[in-house]
Amino acid sequence: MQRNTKQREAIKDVFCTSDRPLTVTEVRDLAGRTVSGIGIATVYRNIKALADAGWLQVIEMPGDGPRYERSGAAHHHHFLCSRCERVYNIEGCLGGMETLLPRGFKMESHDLLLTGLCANCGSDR
Amino acid sequence: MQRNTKQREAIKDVFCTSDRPLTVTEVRDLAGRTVSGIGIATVYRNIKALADAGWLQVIEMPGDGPRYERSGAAHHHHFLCSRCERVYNIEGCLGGMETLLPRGFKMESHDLLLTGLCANCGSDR
DNA sequence: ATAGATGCAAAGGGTTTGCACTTGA
DNA sequence: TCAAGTGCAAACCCTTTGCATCTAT
Repeated sequence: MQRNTKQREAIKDVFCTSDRPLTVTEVRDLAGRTVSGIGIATVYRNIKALADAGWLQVIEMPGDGPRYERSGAAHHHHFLCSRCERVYNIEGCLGGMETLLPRGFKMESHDLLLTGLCANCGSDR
Repeated sequence: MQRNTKQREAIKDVFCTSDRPLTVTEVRDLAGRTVSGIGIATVYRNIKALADAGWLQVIEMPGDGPRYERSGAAHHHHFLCSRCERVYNIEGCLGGMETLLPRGFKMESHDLLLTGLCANCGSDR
């Protein structure tokens, strides 16, 4: 990651502009508006490089490909809309998860995913 | 699913015997002890059929393939051991998730995944 | 000038599907 | 008997990799 190419700039810009985690395909489509013909391999390579560099954070999704978002946000969880498949960030967190642990188990981290309808999809039903 | 083949029996037996959710590969290996040479396609097809029939429940894992377990258990969550990669069931649940929802969002379900070291992996460190 | 970055196409890895053979009822 | 079920191999989909070309420095 030593050079500033227009492809990399476009990809970073996509993340800076987005308010929610994005899939590889979403990144490709959005970056493609700026740099038409951007290769999918380039998107994968840059996302990987940005994640390795700590610029991006990976959000592994159950039963779906990972999403990526800019690092640095406070601890938060995610909401998956069952209709539009978009993932939204959710502020805040619940405590007391450790009380659920069986004896002898040690918790390192936790992930909470809420599923349902987002404001957009819920309103036009 | 009209016939009882030895392959299907072996696969169902694996789930009845296990106390934790299993991956496709785990099922294949375990069922293979009874029916050696069982085809991976057969395992996939039976798991899919059993899940469609409601006999199995699918547990989508973030960043990893799905696990499967017998249906009928009470609402529970899962614990992924970061060392042995096994998934364990966790009793109980926390309430109050709805309070985290942004305005206009409707929650249909929630998933909680705890990660850490299981009793086995934590003790021999 | 020259090594990093890109785009294409081929290679991987895991899952699904087509098809001929096997087998349960 | 004979269609459901199986095993194999090919097809698929998504992601990664090899390589020639392009380009930021």
